[in-house]
Amino acid sequence: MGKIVLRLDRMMVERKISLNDLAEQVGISNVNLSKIKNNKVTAIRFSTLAAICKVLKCDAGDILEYVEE
Amino acid sequence: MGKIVLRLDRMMVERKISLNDLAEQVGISNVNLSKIKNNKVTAIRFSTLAAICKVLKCDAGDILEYVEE
DNA sequence: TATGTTTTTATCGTTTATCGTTAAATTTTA
DNA sequence: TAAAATTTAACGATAAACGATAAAAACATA
Repeated sequence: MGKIVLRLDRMMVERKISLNDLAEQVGISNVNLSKIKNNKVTAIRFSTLAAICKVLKCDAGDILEYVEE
Repeated sequence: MGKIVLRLDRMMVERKISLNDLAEQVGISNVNLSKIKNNKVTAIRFSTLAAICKVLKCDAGDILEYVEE
């Protein structure tokens, strides 16, 4: 079964930003951002996703990906 | 403040599929899919998003978009 | 090796919000 | 008009984000 995967790494490397800094700028805890980054969440609030997109200056598609089986 | 918007319309038109049919194939209620389609939700489960992507044969970025202020 | 920094993992509790169901309202189609 | 499709509303049950804290692991630097 296909699934949605989160890929923050690429944009974080591109923006040269650490997890702690990104978490602070996004406005969520570094613990929670770590979970998001490592696909340990099964859903996401749009407010959180939008905040990430804003800080990373990217689109949702740059972070969320559908990968089929 | 930027936000995430859902755009199912385009792909639904492209795939020529009705809301009721899509809901059934995706495996969620038509009521809930209607909410998703009309941006009446503030979060989404990846299982739901993946199922939509699968049926519509598209990527997450085709459905989710970050639009800034 | 030792020390400090960053990231990840693990619990736990609170809060948010999906999703289903039912029913009603609205819009679309014929 | 009538039927079908879509949207809206209200409610409850359940799933899961998210925060806080602490601990562990990974990483870096000297």
